[in-house]
Formats: sequence, structure tokens, C-alpha cells
Amino acid sequence: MGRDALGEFEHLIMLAILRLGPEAYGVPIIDEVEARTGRTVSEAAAYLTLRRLEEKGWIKSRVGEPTPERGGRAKRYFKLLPVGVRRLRESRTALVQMWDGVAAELDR
Amino acid sequence: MGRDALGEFEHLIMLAILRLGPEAYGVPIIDEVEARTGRTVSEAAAYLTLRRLEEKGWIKSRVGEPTPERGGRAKRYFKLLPVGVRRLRESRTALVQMWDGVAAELDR
DNA sequence: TTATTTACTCTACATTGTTTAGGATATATA
DNA sequence: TATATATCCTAAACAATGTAGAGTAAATAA
Repeated sequence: MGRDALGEFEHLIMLAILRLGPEAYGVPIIDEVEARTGRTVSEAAAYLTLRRLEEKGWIKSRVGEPTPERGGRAKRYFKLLPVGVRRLRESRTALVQMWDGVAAELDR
Repeated sequence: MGRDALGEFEHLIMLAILRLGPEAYGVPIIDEVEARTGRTVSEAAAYLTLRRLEEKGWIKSRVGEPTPERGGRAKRYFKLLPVGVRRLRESRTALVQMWDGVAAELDR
């Protein structure tokens, strides 16, 4: 694949990070994608994708403090980097251009 | 990958078929994706994806008559099957749901 | 019969997506 | 302080999708 391909799942994960803002860590990211798309998201798939996105330099993570709850390993928070935002926008633009004019037909 | 995953490139190819209607064969499909998305599409990538989509039962092809032009091997025409249209719509819905409310933010 | 044009195929490999299982780090409670 | 339990993350193997380079097939032109 090209050096800057963005798969559908990567796309969804990045959008979840964008939506969640400062509360973007593993579990809510998974919940957000599941809630909005209706598809099941396995933990491993999500965390693996998050690591790959970081290796590509599109997102960045930091480890937070453990919270005083019943259980609780420290959370890893994610945020989009400018390059990631740009890539996401490009991908969206491509799809919007292709959908232009046929979206209505698709819904019949 | 899941039994019914739809990659980004597959998504674009299916939309090109939808857009082109009865004139949907290899070369115009490639041209359409290139013209609307700005990305370069290699012939091999397109034809391979078309064959895979047909194996999955989302599109169907038939070989046409050779046209009286300078060169001219017969064209292979493609069209979406109902299952393919459904899958395309599902994929679009998932993305629209995730974009809802953040598309504007993405454009700043 | 050879060259040229249009259309499509083969093979190999890189990247992305999924699954199954398990590990790490914290608090609760006896 | 040992054991249970909750939350969050990792490892490894494999399947599906995406890309590139070279090549084949079938037609017309000269």
C-alpha cells in the first residue's frame, strides 16, 4: 500500500479520537465507534490500529495517572497531530467527491 | 478481516461503477477515480480489486463486443449487485455518523 | 507480417484488519 | 498481606486489502 494509505478502520478510529477530545483513550474510543457505526470492535484491533497510527506519525499518545476507581491501570490518551488531521481531511474529500450526486441514488 | 469488510479503495471503485452506469469498464473506472480523488490508480490495482469485488458477490461483469477503433480488445463491463449497493450504503452510513458534528472542525 | 493501440492479467509483496489469548497495574476485602 | 476482581493494554499469528512491475490478448493499420 502507498506510504500514506488510510484504511476504513483507521479512519473511524481517528474520527473517534477527534470526537472525544481530551477524553480519548482506548475504552471510550472503542465505545464511540461501536455506538455510532453499530459494528463490533475488538480491543486488540483498536489498540493495534492506534499503535500503527502513532508509528505513522498521525496521532500521539501519553500515559495518564491511574484513577482512584475499583480497578485501574493507567490510561493511554491519544490526540491527532496536524499531519493526521490533514490526512483525514484528504480521505474525506476523496469520498465526498465520489459520492457527489450519487448519494441519493444509493438510498433508493 | 471480517467477512464483509470494505476497504477504502474498494469503496472508491464501487462508487466509480455506480457513477459510470452502463459505461463502467476498466479504463473509465480508473479515470473516474483519478479525476475525482486526485490520486493515481495503477491498472493492476484496479483490475485486481474489481475481480475481488466480483468474487465477493458485490459486483458482476460481462464481456462486451470489441469496438471498431484503432486497437481494441473487448471491454469487460461491471455493474453493482443489490448486495453491493447495500454494503456501500452501510459503509457510507458508518462514516457519516462518525463525521456528524466534526466535519466543520476538520476543515479549520 | 509486423507494428501499434486498447484492454486486461500474473506474480510477488507490503500494508491494514481480525482473532485468540494473555499480561500489567491498580483497588477491595478477608 | 494474600487473594480476588476491575480496568486497560499487549503479543502473535493469520486473513484480507492495496500496490507495483512486467507481461499477455485481441483488435486495426500499414
